Amino acid sequence: MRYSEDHKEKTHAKIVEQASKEFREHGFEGVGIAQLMSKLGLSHGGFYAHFEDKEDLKDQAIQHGLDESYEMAIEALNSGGFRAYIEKYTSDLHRDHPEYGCVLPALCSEEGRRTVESKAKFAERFSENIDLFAERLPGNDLALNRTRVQFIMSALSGSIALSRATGDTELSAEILRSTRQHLFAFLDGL
Amino acid sequence: MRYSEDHKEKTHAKIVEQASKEFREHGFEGVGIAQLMSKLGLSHGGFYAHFEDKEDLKDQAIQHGLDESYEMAIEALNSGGFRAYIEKYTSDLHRDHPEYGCVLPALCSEEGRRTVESKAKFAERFSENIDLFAERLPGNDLALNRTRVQFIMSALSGSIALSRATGDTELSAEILRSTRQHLFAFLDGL
DNA sequence: TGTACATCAGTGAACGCGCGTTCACTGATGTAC
DNA sequence: TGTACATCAGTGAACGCGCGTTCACTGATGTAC
Repeated sequence: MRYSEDHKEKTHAKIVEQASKEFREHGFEGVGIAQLMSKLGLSHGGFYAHFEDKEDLKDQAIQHGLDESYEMAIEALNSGGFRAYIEKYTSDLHRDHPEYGCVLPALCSEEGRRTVESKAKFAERFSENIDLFAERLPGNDLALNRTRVQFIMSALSGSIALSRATGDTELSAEILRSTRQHLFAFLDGL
Repeated sequence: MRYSEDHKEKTHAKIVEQASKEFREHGFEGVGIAQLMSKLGLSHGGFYAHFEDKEDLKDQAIQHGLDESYEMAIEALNSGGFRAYIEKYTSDLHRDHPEYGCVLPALCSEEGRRTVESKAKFAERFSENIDLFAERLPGNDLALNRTRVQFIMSALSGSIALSRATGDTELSAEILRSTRQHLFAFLDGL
């Protein structure tokens, strides 16, 4: 063989990783396949040896993004609990760098317009993240904690999406501050 | 003149209205100008007598959407206060009909990728809505109420965006229920 | 009153462009005999 | 050991398509003289 045994696998992973970042930054429609491949030093023709079509890549990029989001979340939770996670999530750094941030605020509007199958895959993986977060909230009522995590994630992802949409204005910073502050109060009340 | 005096004005308004609905349903990239104009019984060439370019239409469609969202919000607030507003916002009907719903969850991801100028226009109009909502929350501390409204809007828009992204799953309904429930508790605590 | 002209919202053919996708090909390597 | 062939990740020209945008034109009407 011309390449090492796991060469194709590694290329595949690199495409998914790069796509995941670029989709978050520019949206699904804002990333072209030729452009994406050339950024990895590859030609666009090879793309179809790795993926069925662009939709397939979107699915895999979203899954990868949810994996990443989960790992980053666990890191913050381990270091300082939900307070640290919320702090990090509502930071200016997160707002200004969608490519390294959570997939939810970056792509949720667009994900809602995809096929039933794609949305089901998204829901399945997202639901796992919710369960794992729920275990880390105080109390033993997992079902209740699931609702709490869903509420927190709605507020967090909404705040980042709105703060990005309002650009470099005072309002943008205000939205993040407000959401952080009231989520802290919510946590304190648990 | 061939047409009535306000004919052009009315046509302009009709285009903005239709675009506003279709952008919410299909996203900015999902709506073509020729397609949009033909839906109004017009040909695509005439578009540029009304708008500088597609970006101009997006700006106007967003502004129109924020006007509409405000009116619908006030209606709910007048009928049953914030509880009624939250109830309506987190309904299945809202999730399933982006075209008649709030612009925030439908377009916020995409708005974040537009020009600085467009985002500033969005922020200005959105900020007005926030002020007007803040006046209707209990208490006299308007600055505090602004933060509360921003928190509520983050959670509401986030919950709809996530519920749409998770499609027709149990999770989708759960997210709406959870957000509604915890926002009710938040209101009760004010 | 009648005619020539100006106005202007809307028409539709045409443009260049970038996109997703296809496919015959390349060329380095492993393998069969 | 040497040669012919199979493998297969990646190449790049070519495709059809839909898009945003331009522009010379239409045709019904108001207006000037």
